[in-house]
Amino acid sequence: MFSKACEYGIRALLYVAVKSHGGERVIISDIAKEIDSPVSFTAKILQQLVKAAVVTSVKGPHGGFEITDEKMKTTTLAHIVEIIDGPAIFRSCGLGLGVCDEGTPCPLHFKYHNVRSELKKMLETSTLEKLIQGVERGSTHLKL
Amino acid sequence: MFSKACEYGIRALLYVAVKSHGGERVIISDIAKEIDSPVSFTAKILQQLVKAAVVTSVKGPHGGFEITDEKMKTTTLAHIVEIIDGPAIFRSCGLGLGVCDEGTPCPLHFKYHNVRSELKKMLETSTLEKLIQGVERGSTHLKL
DNA sequence: TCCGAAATATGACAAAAGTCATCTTTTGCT
DNA sequence: AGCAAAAGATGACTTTTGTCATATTTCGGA
Repeated sequence: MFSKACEYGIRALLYVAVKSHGGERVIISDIAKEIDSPVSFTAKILQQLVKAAVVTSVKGPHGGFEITDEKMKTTTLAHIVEIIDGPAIFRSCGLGLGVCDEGTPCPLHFKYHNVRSELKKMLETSTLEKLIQGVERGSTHLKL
Repeated sequence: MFSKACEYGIRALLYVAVKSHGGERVIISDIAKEIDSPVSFTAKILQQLVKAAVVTSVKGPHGGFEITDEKMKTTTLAHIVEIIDGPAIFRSCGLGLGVCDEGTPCPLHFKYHNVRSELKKMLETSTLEKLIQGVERGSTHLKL
């Protein structure tokens, strides 16, 4: 469904959000440990998200990654997925056809539409703020 | 969503089904041309489906691929996807966690569940027989 | 001012997915 | 029996994705 990069990216962001919510910055080695991901790869993904202004980074001693409460509220999974995996997942044909729309549909088009809108709904209604609530309560987890 | 192999596989099968419905066998070069896919790759995928007994092949002159009406009725996209891409899509965690179920869910688990069940519904209710109806009528297409 | 902690940048490497080409086997037809 | 048409099998190659390692930049603090 999503690429590994995207999975790690979402989990990393959620972890950063949890910590930022508690007033702490986190360093990359810590993130990778807590979400069980390869350090360098995770760093690369975070860089993308910094460029896209979803999360902020601070260099030097006591630096690390952090995210504002405002960003947690406004950033949805739809944003993150689009940044990392691109917009194809929201638009592309289920059978891989270049041309596939209401007018010239593939055999799966109309049924696939339902799946996609369910997916869109999930991604657009999931903000970081909402998703970390379970993690903070301990009812959801980010590794294993 | 699906791998290229799976997309080609489904389109190839649909084309074979259309032809078989009209009483004709099709050869691989014809299939590849009509669904706009690479010949050898398509052949490899069809081989998998032959082994899985979804479609039958006949060697030698006037040979080719064919599928029985019975198989068209009973074969769903769920079968095909499972054969080619494996069962992971029906079961794996949206955030890539090894452990993720009702008891120990990831932050996305319950929302993801809806997406997956919509996907399952689509795949399980789509038989080859139903899908080729549009193609035969000319209202849906398999290439471009 | 210098040291060390941190992100950033870059490139090499590995694994998986997708593609291409060639050879082998089977079989109908003459 | 031999030819040709077809699938089947195999391996090499390419591209994409994921991973690792190493240098570079930035900056706080002693």
